[in-house]
Amino acid sequence: MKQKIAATLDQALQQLKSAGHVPAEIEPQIRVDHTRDKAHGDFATNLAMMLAKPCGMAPRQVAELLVDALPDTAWLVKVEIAGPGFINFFVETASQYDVIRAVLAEGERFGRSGAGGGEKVLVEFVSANPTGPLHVGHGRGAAYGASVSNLLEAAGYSVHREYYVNDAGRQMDILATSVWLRYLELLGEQVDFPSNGYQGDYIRDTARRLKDRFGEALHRPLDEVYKNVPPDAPEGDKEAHIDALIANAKALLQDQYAVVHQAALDDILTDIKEDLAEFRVHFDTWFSEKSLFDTGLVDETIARLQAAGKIYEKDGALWFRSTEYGDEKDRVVVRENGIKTYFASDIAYHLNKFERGFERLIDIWGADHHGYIPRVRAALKALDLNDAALEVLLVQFATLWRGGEKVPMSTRSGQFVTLRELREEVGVDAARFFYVMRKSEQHMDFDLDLAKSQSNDNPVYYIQYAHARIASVLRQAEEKGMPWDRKAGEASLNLLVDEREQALASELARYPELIVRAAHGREPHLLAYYLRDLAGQLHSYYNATPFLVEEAPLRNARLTLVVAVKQVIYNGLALLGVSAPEQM
RNA sequence: GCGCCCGUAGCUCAACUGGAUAGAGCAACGGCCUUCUAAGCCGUAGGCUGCAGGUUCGAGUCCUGCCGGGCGUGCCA
Repeated sequence: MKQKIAATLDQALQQLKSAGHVPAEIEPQIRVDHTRDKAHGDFATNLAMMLAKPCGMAPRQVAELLVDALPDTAWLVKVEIAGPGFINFFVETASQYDVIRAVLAEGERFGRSGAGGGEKVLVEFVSANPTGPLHVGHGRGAAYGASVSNLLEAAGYSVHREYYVNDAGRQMDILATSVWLRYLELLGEQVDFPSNGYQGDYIRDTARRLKDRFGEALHRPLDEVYKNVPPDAPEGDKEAHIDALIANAKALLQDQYAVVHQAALDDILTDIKEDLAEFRVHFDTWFSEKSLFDTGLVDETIARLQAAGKIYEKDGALWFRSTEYGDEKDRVVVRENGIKTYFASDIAYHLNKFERGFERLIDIWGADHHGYIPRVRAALKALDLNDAALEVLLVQFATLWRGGEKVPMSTRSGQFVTLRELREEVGVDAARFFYVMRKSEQHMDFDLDLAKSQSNDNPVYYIQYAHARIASVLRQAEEKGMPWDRKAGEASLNLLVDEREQALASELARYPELIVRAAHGREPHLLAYYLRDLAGQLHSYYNATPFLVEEAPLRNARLTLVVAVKQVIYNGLALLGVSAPEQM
């Protein structure tokens, strides 16, 4: 409908141009909006106000010319000029109900479009280090990334969902060593666990599985494990302490170190995959950081930067000249000790993304990584890649509140609320919805007590209830021997003359364009709010109007309308990863 | 210090990307269940959109400067 109005406006505009009222070189973007107030009709445009200045006329005068030039159309009941120069359009009721037939015909596909033209988009999200279970901070990124991916797909993009697994580097060594020390403990050794090791109980679980698989095979004498290891904090340096332990572990275990390392990784990654699957978050690929080293891409990337003259040596380390591309300072890619930084493999990773043919890269990061963006962009520019294709979306961490107090969180100390815990307590539906209710860059207070309580404060229930209510009405109709007759309903939609019915229909008509807008803005919260509004209108209609009336045509018309509402609620919730129950 | 994000009803947040009288939900108050699920509906109250300028037909939205909060500013990941 918007497009139809825009098209007729364009016709009028062209006519004004040929009549010389409007300068021919002006190509205004014609925007047609839904009105907020029904007194302003169904749709409105500000075109006349935008043309006023270049035409040297008053806005209302331009509006009059435009309205006079509008071609006659049957579906426009009335066109008015209002306010400072808005043109308001009143659309014939019958054509407003076309959308209901469209919803029923398209079913689960209603709202999907080809707006994206099949553009290949890579969405990388969560990508939490596999050093422990996901916590509620990761949950927000997971829910957001999954919903944005779903929206993009619905809007006609070819979406690839990816999790970048940081399975290389020092953190993984700390993990492997932590697991091994717990394993030694299980064999009866009195281990003085390092303060910088991973403290969580899951480390003990992983150690137990290690013992089940390998028995005593990985046992080494404790005095050798701690040989030449400097003291731990607080007397000593906790970093030096754990690094020495890692070095000893590697030396003592030799080839078997890789086994421990792999076992620890597999164990935790398996848990993460399961966790996300249960959270209805799915990935097409789990991309290994280690593979970037194994295939030589990291070295190749550094070599390319070197060849481009963007690398220099200082203090024994290799630095990338990111300041040439607007970064605050140059960044190290290879440390003095020869170890490549996370940044080095990340450059290679992004290079790889381009090499795989993606046209648009969306990275979803925690907001604490925002300082990292300039250097990644700098690297892409230095490699002559199109850095405009990279889009980094930041998700603020959710601040948890419990009992009116902030919940402190630290992965290392093992003090955190896991995503699994949250899921089990509040349910997947509520958690998924809750997370995307707010704009991603907005700080979010996540009140655990409120989320855990099965109270109706949680809007997800409100929306699900609207869906279930309609399902219930349909069951009632069956029981009363007056089952919904779709054909009859579609034929008698003109009987729907109530304001609420028209409002519902126009709300449904907004859905497809809302999906496109939410996808383009990467704003799933728009969908969450839309669904709440739609559910609200349904509840209001439900309370004001009996559906199962004696007159079959009217009854079927109303049922047809609410079935369409039911379908759209279902479709929208599905994009957010929320179920739409038939009864509650 | 510098950089990024944010500041809207008592609280948590929206506002179709510059449009008409800034909207919801909680919390508060008053109504509605012999009738399709009351996890619901109807109504009342609640605002100098942090402050001050600027841009224009028009600003919560854009630009500048303050005030207040968060994050970042590693040869960590």
